[in-house]
Amino acid sequence: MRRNLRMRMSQLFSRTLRQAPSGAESKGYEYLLRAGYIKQLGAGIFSALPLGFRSLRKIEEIIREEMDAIGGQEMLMPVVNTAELWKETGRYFTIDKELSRFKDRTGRDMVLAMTHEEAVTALAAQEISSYKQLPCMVYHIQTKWRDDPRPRAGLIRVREFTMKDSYTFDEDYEGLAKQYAAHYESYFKIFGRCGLPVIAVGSDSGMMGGKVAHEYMYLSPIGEDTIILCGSCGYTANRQVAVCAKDPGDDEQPQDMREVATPGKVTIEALAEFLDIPAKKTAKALFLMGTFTDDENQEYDQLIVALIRGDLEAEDAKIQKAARANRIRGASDEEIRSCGIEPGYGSPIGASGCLVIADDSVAGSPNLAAGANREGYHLLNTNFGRDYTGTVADIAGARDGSICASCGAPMSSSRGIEVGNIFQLGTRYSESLGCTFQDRQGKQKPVVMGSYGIGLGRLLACIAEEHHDEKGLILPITSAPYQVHLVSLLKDSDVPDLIYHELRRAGIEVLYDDRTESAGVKFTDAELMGIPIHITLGKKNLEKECVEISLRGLEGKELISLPNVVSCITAKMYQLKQEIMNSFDVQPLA
RNA sequence: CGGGGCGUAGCCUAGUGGCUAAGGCGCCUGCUUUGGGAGCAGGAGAUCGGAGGUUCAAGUCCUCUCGCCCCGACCA
Repeated sequence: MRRNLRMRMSQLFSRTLRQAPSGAESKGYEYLLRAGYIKQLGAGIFSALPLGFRSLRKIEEIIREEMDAIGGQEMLMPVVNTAELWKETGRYFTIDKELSRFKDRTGRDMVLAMTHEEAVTALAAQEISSYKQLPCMVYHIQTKWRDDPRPRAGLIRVREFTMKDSYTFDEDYEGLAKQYAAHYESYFKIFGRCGLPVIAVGSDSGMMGGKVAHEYMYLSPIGEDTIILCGSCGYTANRQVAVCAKDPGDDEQPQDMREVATPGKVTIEALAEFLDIPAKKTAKALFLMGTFTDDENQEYDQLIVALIRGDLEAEDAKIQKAARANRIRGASDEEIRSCGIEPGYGSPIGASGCLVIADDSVAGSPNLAAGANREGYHLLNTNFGRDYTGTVADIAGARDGSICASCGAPMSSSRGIEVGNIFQLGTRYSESLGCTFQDRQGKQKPVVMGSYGIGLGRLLACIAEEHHDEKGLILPITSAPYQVHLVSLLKDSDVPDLIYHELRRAGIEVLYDDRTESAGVKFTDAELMGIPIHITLGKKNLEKECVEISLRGLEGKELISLPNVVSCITAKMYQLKQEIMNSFDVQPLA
């Protein structure tokens, strides 16, 4: 990549801010704004200023190198897609307002791509016809638009963003597993080289509609996802899919069901106490409205009754998945009553017109107390299969202290930010868009696909969040906009310019503070901007034919004689890169 | 989409219904200063988010609207 190696700060387009703009909640975001890396244009819409853009390009280059290393071919697909494609895969109908639609001048339906499965699959359908062309992998780095109902947290959750997305095409699932594993490892290298510690966690495939999926999480209190971790065996998963061990149900014969008066006992705690039974002898019912798509691609709503044993908590994402709903929301009392259910005393027994999802804990536990669908009454000894039926699934939410299903140790929870994800898509898109190939036997088969994303801006935001102190950013040399920040405190001297040009000739990227500002202003700005290597030129040291070199974020300064500046800086750069390369491990693929 | 908050100069803020909208930072000019957010002097920059209304008088009160932030719903 051709990159301008130098910049005089007197010419720099952006400027630093002394005060944090209101609304900068996190330090990382505040410093990116104050240092002049980014600027907000609207809700969830940002410009990258020259400094931020350079950092993004550094990140891009790392991604390109790692994608190329596992056989990726870079390309570019359009942001605007014809709606036709999205109708064919159904996502035009199942995705709500997050997908922006518009018409072109002739009235054709168009969409702004949120991701590029449709575009790439349609392309592959034309390009791939034989098993001889497989496996293959393409990627691009492109703008996405998702009209998120609530952008927030600076660059963490935005509407317009740049994403690297790659797609793999294979003959079979074995091939997919290989490319998936290659991405799995490659992502650790990418985040590691960017200086961002991440963990890979099992995840929900959400709107992507795949099977196996992992998310790469940067653990941070400002994260919006909840991660469940087992410190003992290493199990990690997004809470949306995390599994936990559940107490087995009592081993007893089903008893006769009977109604008891339970006035005012509308919570599990109150009910269990009133009936003098443990919470695990109750079935808790949750009522949600699910939105579904019918065969004609029309949306309709249906009440979902989700049942979970009283000692456990339900996870909405699991309910949505088990119900195969496009989305779910809490149901109103009227909606609940319309299915013959009494809020507060509700159960699927006697209800009609609703979809019942029972957690396996409920299905496997006999004689649970449940609502009687009559105000003030509950039923004792309800039994799944005998008294009501429905879909059985794991809909329990793991939480802090839940027991690990693999090793039995208590698990903990942590907040995380998803900086990347990998999905085994399978044939969902290839089937709906007719992306097939002829195998060795001459048979037409759908291509088996994978999809893999990394949000660049979010990655930069996480790097800033991870690498700062009370004075500003301390960026890793691999993603800093420049490698060296040259601060001259001299006037009427041509030495600073000479050093500046010498560094440039050596291929070093230098931000040169040539302004006529006071020393304090320059030091403060340099600290804020977070470029890793600082060179300071002062009068006293210059009299000794020396300059001062320091590393941002570390105590200590070195005096280096003028002829040794370039070699010393080169060595420092090498050392900093090595430190980053040695600081990360690849977590084994479970 | 529900709840809350905020819109006054590039940034941060002040401003009982009452005279020409105030201050700090930043910016411009000149002089001085140059190893930790300098000093002095002068200066530019605001239709107080927008529209309507109440009033003798609106930055301030009312209505509508637009925008942004936060909590929730939502979300690869």
